[in-house]
Amino acid sequence: MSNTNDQASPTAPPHRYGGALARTIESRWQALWSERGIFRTPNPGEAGSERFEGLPKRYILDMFPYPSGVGLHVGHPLGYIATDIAARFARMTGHLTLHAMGYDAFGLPAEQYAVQTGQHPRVTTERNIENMRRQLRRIGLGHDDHRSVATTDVAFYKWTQWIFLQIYNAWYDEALGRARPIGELIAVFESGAASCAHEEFNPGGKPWKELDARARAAIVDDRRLAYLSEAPVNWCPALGTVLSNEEVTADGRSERGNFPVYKRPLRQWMMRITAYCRRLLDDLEGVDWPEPIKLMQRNWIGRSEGAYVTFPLAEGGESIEVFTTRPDTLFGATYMVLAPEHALVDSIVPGAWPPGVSGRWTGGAATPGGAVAAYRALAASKSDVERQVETKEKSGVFTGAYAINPASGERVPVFIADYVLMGYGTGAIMAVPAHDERDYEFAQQFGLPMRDVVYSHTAMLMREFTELIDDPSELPEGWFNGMCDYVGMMTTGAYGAQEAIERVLRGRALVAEVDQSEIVNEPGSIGESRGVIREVWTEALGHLRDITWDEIVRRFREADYRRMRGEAYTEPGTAVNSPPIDGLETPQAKKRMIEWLGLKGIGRGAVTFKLRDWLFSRQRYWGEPFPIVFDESGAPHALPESVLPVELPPMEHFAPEIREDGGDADSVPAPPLSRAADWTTVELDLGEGVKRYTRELNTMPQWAGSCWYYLRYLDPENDQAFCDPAVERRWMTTLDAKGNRLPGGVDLYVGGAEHAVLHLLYARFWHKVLFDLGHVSCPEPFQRLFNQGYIQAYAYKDARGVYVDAESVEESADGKRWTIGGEPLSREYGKMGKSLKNAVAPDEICDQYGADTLRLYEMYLGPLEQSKPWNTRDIVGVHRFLQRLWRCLIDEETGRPAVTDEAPDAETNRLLHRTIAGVREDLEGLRFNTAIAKLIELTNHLTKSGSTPRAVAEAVTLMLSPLAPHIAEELAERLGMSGARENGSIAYAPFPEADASLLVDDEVEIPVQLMGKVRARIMMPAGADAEAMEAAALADESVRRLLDGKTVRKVVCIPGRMVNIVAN
RNA sequence: GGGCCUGUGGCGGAACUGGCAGACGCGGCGGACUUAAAAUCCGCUUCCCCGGAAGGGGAGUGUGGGUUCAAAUCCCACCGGGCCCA
Repeated sequence: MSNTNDQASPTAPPHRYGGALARTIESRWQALWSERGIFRTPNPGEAGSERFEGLPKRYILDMFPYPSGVGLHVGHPLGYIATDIAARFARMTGHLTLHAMGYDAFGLPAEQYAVQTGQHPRVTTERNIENMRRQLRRIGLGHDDHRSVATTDVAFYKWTQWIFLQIYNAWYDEALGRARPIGELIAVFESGAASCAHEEFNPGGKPWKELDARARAAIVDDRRLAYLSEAPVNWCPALGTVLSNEEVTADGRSERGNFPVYKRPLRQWMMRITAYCRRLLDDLEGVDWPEPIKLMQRNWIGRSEGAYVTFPLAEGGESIEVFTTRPDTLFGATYMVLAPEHALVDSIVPGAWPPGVSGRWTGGAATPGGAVAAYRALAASKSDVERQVETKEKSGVFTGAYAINPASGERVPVFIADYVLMGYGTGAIMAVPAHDERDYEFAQQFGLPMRDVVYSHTAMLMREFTELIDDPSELPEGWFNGMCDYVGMMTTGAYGAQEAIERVLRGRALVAEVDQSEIVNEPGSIGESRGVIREVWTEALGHLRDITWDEIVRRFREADYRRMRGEAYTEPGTAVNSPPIDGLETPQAKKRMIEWLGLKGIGRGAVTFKLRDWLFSRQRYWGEPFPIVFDESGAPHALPESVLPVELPPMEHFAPEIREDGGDADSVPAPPLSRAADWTTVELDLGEGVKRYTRELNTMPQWAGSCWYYLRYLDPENDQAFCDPAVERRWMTTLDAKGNRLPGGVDLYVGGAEHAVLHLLYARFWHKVLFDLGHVSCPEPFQRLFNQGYIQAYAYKDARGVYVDAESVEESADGKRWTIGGEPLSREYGKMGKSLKNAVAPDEICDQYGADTLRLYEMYLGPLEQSKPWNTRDIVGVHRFLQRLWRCLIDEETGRPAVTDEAPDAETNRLLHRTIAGVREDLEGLRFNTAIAKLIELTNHLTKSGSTPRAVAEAVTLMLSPLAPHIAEELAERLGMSGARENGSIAYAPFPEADASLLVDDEVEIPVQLMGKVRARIMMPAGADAEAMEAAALADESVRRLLDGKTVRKVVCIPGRMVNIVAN
């Protein structure tokens, strides 16, 4: 371990920059910053806001962190350092800058940590936040600490509850494409402008005025953006909680503990995010996010275009509606499948099997009812994931019922099978075995019919061939070679073959006898090419070689070619065997088919989304209580704003009830709040006199707070509103370079890609609701999103496979073997963490080298967006850089400035201005690694030149200050720089500007390439044109020597860059 | 299985729009200072070959092909690593 930082060395100069001096400087400046309120950002109208008036704003945001009990490791602050640099740079380039940090402290991990440590989550959470604040402060992050909020603060979650009420008291007007207050829906019903008919509560469609209060409330409640629903949940009695889908393994057990999980319907709050599918998708266009993240969001929302088609039952009565993305394959639908849970199943099952039904279809049951019941029991025992993963063996059973394919008019059997899920589409599918892989497998297994309705180009040609040839014995080389030749020629289409072939074939001539001269445009080449092409097709169609002519003709005639091929054809192609669309390519076929469905009244085109409504209830203690109570009939009522916040009752036993025996399928989830006896009921006057109400006992999920925290940073102390509208406009109005307003509010949002889908989708949804209701001024929360990579680290295992402390590992000289106490170890590479014993805490690095070194090292590691390995050994590099820079500016013996008042020489000045231009660009583009490299180069130049002109010293100090702010402040103060003198900090000093005239050299070295290889270099005046360069290059002595005996064919000159001579 | 990203010295990485591959840092080697070491400073460091040296030659950005005067960069196929979906 190096000793760079060790000030205790007796011979080291007293004012050398090392770990100890860094620590002194850093704690001093951290204290001064908060004392002087340097990073307090005033809102419009507040004291100190005058000097920011008229400045462009910049809102720089980190993803909301969970304050973990184990503290930070060096991987966590990577993004925070980056945003801090961006924010500091923004301040120095004349922006009103907001940068704050808060804590996402509700939720499962916080609760579990409290359970483990046997303390109340309020206690552990506050302690963890305190520790994290201390760690972050030590890194020198310039957050506005007055804006630091935590979701668990009552003053914060009051407004989370308030936003819930806004969502609850809103409905989505499909016609206007936006949310509106629920009162406006009631007004619409009252006026009779829209029908208030409702499947369950007003089936007759009675007018509003004739409905009683309960029916009215029920109808309205069913339109709210937050609504109650009886939804199946993953109930794990052994853990005493409901789990999210992500927490359940593929075999239907809990990820933690491997306990059984049961599907159980539970009355819960849902958020109608599906109303926003279209806008969540469309508005991605306007934001500046990484393309992969946009793609992940698009896939998650899962838009599909297709059609609903109605299949009447053969026996009359009910009909089955399906959604398909391939309406063009309707004529190929030869059976149907319902999800086992589908509501129609019971009503369509007949009392007895139809005559002659195959034993394969009945599952061995005596009656269809028995078969269905047995199959449903089997399906219920499997999780959704299990049902989808089991691709090889398809299971299912015939319901005994038949439906009518509305296009072909054929009777098709109706099955139930678990490869169809209730949650997708309508829970029923039309099965097209020839063109869907799963349908194909199922059909093979149950001996169901197939019909080809889409052919590839090749299949089309093959079919054409079977129709053109009457007698295959006329083909001298056999039908197979003839067909390969035909397909080859037709596919190639070159040489004008097509027309000739068709003409000859129509005249019943033989393919092999086509006169070459008739089809040749390039004599001589065709015979050879044709042979090659035929070879290729002979190989491609090899699987047909042993099939008889009669067989292939029959397959095509009976639309049964796919079965012979042994797999479904799922690609787009040409529609066949489908009268209204025959010959159309798939996209046109779909479009035409949808028109045809409409015309016949059997279906309609539709766009559907995969995204489901958001389950918003958790059976947990440590979350926001809902501002909802229930009356004696069980109907929900919103609490008025005036009684907010609904505070979480203090509970000593807040942990969920654990079933030691693993629990059974019949147990029922009970939220911990049900045990807060005094709290569960409340007497209130909600307009009907004082009555007794029961509180909602579930709490909100952890996502709730992170859906809007960035709005609370704007106005954290406001107790009249979640955020003042004028303040919101000041910070969330983002303009592009031309002054046009952009959709997103936050200028830069930095965080890991693990939040690509859920957090960002939920936050966008809430923001849009608030936008629709007029509470925020922009439709998107985050204009620019940046995903930082992870810091990874090596981990070491001993022979037993146990991880050992990575810090004590010794590496061999060649770096290929590792030992601890002589014992050999194996090495692996992965995330930093406690379990791998490879975590490094930022505090350790701060102790040894200081926070500025830590900041620089984390940024110098590589591009921000990439994952990269942490290597403690490399840290000395950036530490030495700071040390060298310090020595260039400060006398190590006296601690006083060691700069000269002379103007920098031309070379130094040129380098300085090139560095300014480069660093500026790099900081703007978040390329901190290369910005640091440029500063190192400048410093190395100063070291070499032996003296530092004051102008250079001041510029380099300013450039360094976003990256390593403590040392920069200290240097500025010692140098007596103007910002430091007047404002007590250079945090707002203007960033140096490059003199453009110094960025170009008078003379440039131009490489001269010969056939693409650099062979010589010439000096050229900066503005030399191509002709001058060519002349100079050809005149160069070594070039002439190399060109001796060769003819110059071409000379390519790129002014200012290079010359390439082509010669032979 | 599908989609997205990625592959450059011993290591982290640089090369922004195709135009001098290897900036900068680590490590390594050599030197200065020192009784010595550490620290610091200076020099060298992609690989291979020829040469005592100065210098010269060749190969080279995962592999194979292609486009181009010119490819780490663009296109195709394959191999390896990562992430997401199934």
